[in-house]
Amino acid sequence: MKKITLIKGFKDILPDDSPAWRRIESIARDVFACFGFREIRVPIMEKTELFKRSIGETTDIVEKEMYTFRDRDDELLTLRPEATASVIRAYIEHNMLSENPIAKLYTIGPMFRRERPQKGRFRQFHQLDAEVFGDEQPQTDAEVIFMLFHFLHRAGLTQLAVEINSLGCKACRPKFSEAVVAYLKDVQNALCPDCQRRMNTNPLRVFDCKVENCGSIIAKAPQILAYLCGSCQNHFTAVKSYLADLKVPCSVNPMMVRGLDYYTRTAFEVKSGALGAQNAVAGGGRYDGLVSFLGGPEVTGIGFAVGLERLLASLPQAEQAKYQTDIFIAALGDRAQKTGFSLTNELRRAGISAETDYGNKSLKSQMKRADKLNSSFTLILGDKEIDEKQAQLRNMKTKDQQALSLDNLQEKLISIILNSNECRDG
RNA sequence: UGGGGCGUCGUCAAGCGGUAAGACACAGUAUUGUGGUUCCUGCAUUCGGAGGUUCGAAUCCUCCCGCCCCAGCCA
Repeated sequence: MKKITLIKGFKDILPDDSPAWRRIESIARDVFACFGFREIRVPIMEKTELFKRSIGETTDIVEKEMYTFRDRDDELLTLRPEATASVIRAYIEHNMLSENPIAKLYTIGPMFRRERPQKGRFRQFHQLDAEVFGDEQPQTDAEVIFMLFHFLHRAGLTQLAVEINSLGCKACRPKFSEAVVAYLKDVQNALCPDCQRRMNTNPLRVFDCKVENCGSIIAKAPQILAYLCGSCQNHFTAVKSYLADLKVPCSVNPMMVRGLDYYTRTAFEVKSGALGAQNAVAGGGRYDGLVSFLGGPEVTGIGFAVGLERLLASLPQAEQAKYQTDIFIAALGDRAQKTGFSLTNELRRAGISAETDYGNKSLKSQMKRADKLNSSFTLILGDKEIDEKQAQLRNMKTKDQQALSLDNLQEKLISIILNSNECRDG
């Protein structure tokens, strides 16, 4: 029989790894709550149109990375490649503006992009996503970046590099685009084929090209910061100054344009020194026209996404959680098995972690299993003990063994176990 | 989509044309009832798959599949 395996680029998170994930998620919930963010859970699938409109038709994500398929009623659906679009859709759909002029939302979950996998890049990956709607003040930009920085720091990330840039607004960006196109026209033939195409479809994307020659051409291209309109300039200056107040170490990268079309004004990225090729741990920015562009009210927005796989990969290896079991019931013989079965499950109902073996194996093999499960106690319960109305309770650490009469056995066990837990905790 | 590397037990592996080492893990056993150390025993008719060369292939050739890494792009 042929084995059925994982889909390429998808990963199982195994029991040894899940504690590290839970830890990150819990830190995030903690930190975000302090900043007034509330959790929203949105579907992992949306109508394809939503992503096309928000992310941009000519971005790499939409052009070649989406998992899109036709539903049985012919509707085109897409597995979300990022979360912002869905969150905005929900924000609009549930009229959240009417509840509160400012909405701060976060969500955690899987994203899907059909790229060729490599280190730190998967087809299903997880993001932690935060968005603020309805606040256009530069303090908000700084606050969001500060929160991100603080979260990553608390998660244990060192060697953080925060880069920021301003991408202008709908008033000044077009002029910049024109200037870039004009500049590129003269050197067109030296560009790689991709960039020649981008020049016409989405000129700013040329800034992301890593082809050596394009890089040196881009280095001499006009820079967005020189084209910012007055209000964008003031905004950017204010953001930088608030970030300095909050002591967020960051540098301006005038070449950073980001891969999603919807960004305006502030854009930022956090890179980790511990990662290698795919080193962006988090990225985000402001998207002031997007909500109304998707049919919602005129509210501004800003947000970021953290790549959890990359975050975890740049953390030192976490200690693996061992099995912890309060008591193992070693039952020998048919009658003892029957009692052991109920006893084990009753103990569990009482909040005790209990294990047993239904296979009626030898005492030795059951003791081995108890040891492997790291159990504090083992109750030896054979047909002999049933006849004598006394079970043996063995403390696995001290090897002390005491006889317990079967009357009120469950209550006695519970009190002994709780007692020993107290000693251990204290 | 292009480039590179790799596929031998659950895991890590040796073997490189003569008929699958070893270690860990797992299971069992040591006067049918006492663990973590120890002893012994078991554990790949088969080497990612399909063809081909050969008396003989995990080892050579061809094609296919899969995984990993790199580039583009991004989390």
